[in-house]
Amino acid sequence: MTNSRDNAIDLGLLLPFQISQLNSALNAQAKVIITRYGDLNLAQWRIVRVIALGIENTTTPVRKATGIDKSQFSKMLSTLEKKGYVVLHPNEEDKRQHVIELTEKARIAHERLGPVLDERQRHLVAALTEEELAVIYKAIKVMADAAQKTDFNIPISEMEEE
Amino acid sequence: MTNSRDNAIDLGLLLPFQISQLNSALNAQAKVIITRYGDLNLAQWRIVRVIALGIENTTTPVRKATGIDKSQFSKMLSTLEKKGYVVLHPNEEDKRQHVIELTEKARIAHERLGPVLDERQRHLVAALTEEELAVIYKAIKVMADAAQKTDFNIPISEMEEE
DNA sequence: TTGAAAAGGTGGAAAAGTCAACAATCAAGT
DNA sequence: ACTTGATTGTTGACTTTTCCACCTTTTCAA
Repeated sequence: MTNSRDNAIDLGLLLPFQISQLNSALNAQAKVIITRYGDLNLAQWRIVRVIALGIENTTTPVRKATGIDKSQFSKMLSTLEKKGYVVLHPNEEDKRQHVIELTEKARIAHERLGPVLDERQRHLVAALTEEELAVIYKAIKVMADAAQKTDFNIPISEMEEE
Repeated sequence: MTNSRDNAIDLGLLLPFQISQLNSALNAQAKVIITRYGDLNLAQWRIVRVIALGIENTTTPVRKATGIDKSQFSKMLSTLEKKGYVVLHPNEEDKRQHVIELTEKARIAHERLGPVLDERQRHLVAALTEEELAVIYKAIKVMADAAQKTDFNIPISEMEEE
């Protein structure tokens, strides 16, 4: 079938590379599913979902929760507004921010797409045990921390061979 | 309305999202390191690396091994050629493809940057055990395969129950 | 051998993401 | 109240990435 689509993953190359490959595959998958069910892109869907699940409903917390750059977040939010998925209200507690309210349209979209993506999530981890999943979550956290460091000074002795 | 999805959020079960975040962090890290050592970007470096390691040396296999989109690969390769990192030779076996040869410049770049990225790799996984790493490699493979499926049609019965 | 289908590569357009400047707002100390 | 510095969001220019339509070459089968 279509498994072993890359020799790259089988070759046991570097971990960041494999994660990048995996991320690409997951992105492509999500994109196909999401666009099949409506006119939202991935970033817009994440915004809708965070609000629909009641996690956050003001701009900055939503932005932080979705992990989207503030510039792009501003653009995505305004297109969401233009498309009629959200209504923006002034936030009395902090007049720089907005309170985001989902419209009926957004709620319907979420009701349709949410279960599909839940099913996808189950499918993704179906072959993994609870213990393995725990390891993965830990590893993600560990590596995300480790990704902050950028100064890897190689000892001179190692660099001499030129 | 409240179902297991809520716990899923609390448990941090949004795996594709976390992988995406992790990938962003790793990409940013790699970008800083690579640009500090030269004028290659991440995709170009990967091409150089696959060839330098002797894994492949013709266009399509290199492209598959690096996992780069064929359009972007074409562009990256031509800029690599312009910058003097590679020389392209016609491939007699398949005249659509090229044989890629690294120049001395590319070899020197690889000698310099390779050890630094190896050090980075060690740093990334320093907090993980061998067993955990094995789990991660397995999980990446499993999920990359699972990411190929895009038809998650929710049975009508399931939609009514929940 | 020839014609259709598949694969490789190219270039342009569109989307996504990045960056810097700016204005409004807030927080906090004076 | 007033100043200072930090946060937030918006905008426009810019770069990078992704997508798609097209052309050439190869492959395969009749």
